[in-house]
Amino acid sequence: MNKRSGEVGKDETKDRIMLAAESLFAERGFMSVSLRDITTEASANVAAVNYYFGTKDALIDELIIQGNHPLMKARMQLLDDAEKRYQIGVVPAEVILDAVMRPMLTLLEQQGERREVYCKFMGRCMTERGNNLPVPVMRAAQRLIKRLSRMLADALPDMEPEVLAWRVHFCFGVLGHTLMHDELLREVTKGASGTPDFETTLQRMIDFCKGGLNAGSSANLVSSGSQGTFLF
Amino acid sequence: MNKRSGEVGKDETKDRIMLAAESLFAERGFMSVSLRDITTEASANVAAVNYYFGTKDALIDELIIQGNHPLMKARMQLLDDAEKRYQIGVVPAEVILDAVMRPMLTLLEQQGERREVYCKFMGRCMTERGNNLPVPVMRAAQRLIKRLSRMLADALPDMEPEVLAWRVHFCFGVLGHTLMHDELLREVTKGASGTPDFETTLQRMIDFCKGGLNAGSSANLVSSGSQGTFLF
DNA sequence: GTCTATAAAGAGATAGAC
DNA sequence: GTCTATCTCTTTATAGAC
Repeated sequence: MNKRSGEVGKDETKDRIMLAAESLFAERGFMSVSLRDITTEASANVAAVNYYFGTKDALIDELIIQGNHPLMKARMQLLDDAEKRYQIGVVPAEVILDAVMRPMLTLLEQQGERREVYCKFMGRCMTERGNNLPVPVMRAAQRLIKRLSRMLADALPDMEPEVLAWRVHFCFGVLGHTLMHDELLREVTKGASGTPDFETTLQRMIDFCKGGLNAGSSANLVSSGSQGTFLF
Repeated sequence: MNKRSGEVGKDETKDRIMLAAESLFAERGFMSVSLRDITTEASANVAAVNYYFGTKDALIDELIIQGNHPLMKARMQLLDDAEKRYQIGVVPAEVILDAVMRPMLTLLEQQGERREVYCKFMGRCMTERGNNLPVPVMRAAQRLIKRLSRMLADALPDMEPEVLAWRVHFCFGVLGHTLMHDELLREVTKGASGTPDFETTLQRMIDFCKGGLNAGSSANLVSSGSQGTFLF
């Protein structure tokens, strides 16, 4: 209770439960893991989850907050830094995108052997819990998006704000999908996707999103019924 | 059993179950919906699911196959068409991307009032079942990816096949995330994302992915430790 | 094909001894 | 803080009457 957050790993029951729960949720999803699965994996008693967290949902929320808070904080910090560096001019879109994406890598590097767990868990947060995030995470997301929108509107003044909002959304889609489905890619390409490390993958995501963010728009150039003939 | 697939909507128990199940799965996810939820919604008896499908998983698989088969078929058809049209030269990357994305819209338009259900259900398939797809869907995905890879390698001969594989993966990430999380976007942007129709959103996805697919690569230009100073 | 009734297993949660 | 034991509810699945 009065420990600094992030100070995990002491062999205390609560920490063991959180580590076990994070791994199992990452691997199998929130709904397919029972409290018994968790306490068994954590070598704890069934009643322990209830003692420490109250309910299963409260445990999930605590894990999501614990996983997301440092990420949001690091993103905001990088945006602060960027604004300081570009006090004279405008922060370029690429720098803004970098501030969103790169903290994922930085945090990953702090995870040691738990990198894959962290990736998948954060992916689950985005894909399976996107509509049911804990209030503080939701609020943090809103603050981030609001700030991103303002900064990107300055960087890309010719782009409609609505289009911008969707493109940012697409970037998060790339991130979430990538965090979750590396095995799917490996299976579906039968190995042609290689086994790149996280840094390489992150850089590829950034490249892709950068291209997407800056892409030309063909809005209103296409109407329905044109499929198969319209060639961009 | 001896009905043509796609011939739904006759007020038969089996069809009512499939429609109800698709809606509920789309809305709440596969693991959070019980057979009782489904049969209640479908005004059918609890035992009916077992009678018609055997198990809950068999029902899920049948729905996933039913949802994915026409999509895969339409994509392959558009790739066929494109190859015919470009017999002399090479099919441009944009046309290939279009063949992957646009069938989603075409099929959507056939869904009438069930558009949103179809969107979310297909999104769930990609995000929640990506690692556990029915064998025929997995095979179809492999065939599609293999073909895409060959065609895109011709269209973008300077791009490494591995990078290409990941960029295609990113495109599917954009699609899946968008299908699932329109409300999340609305909530997180507090309305700034507007309420575009599906066509507009699809066109925005295509624009974005087109930019991403063609983006310049900064592979090997960045090494770790450079975050915050490297500016693209 | 549709129903009731029920089996068998598993879920989350809690009371109360230690 | 940790344990056993148990409550209560829900789940999937099936047997057997109609």
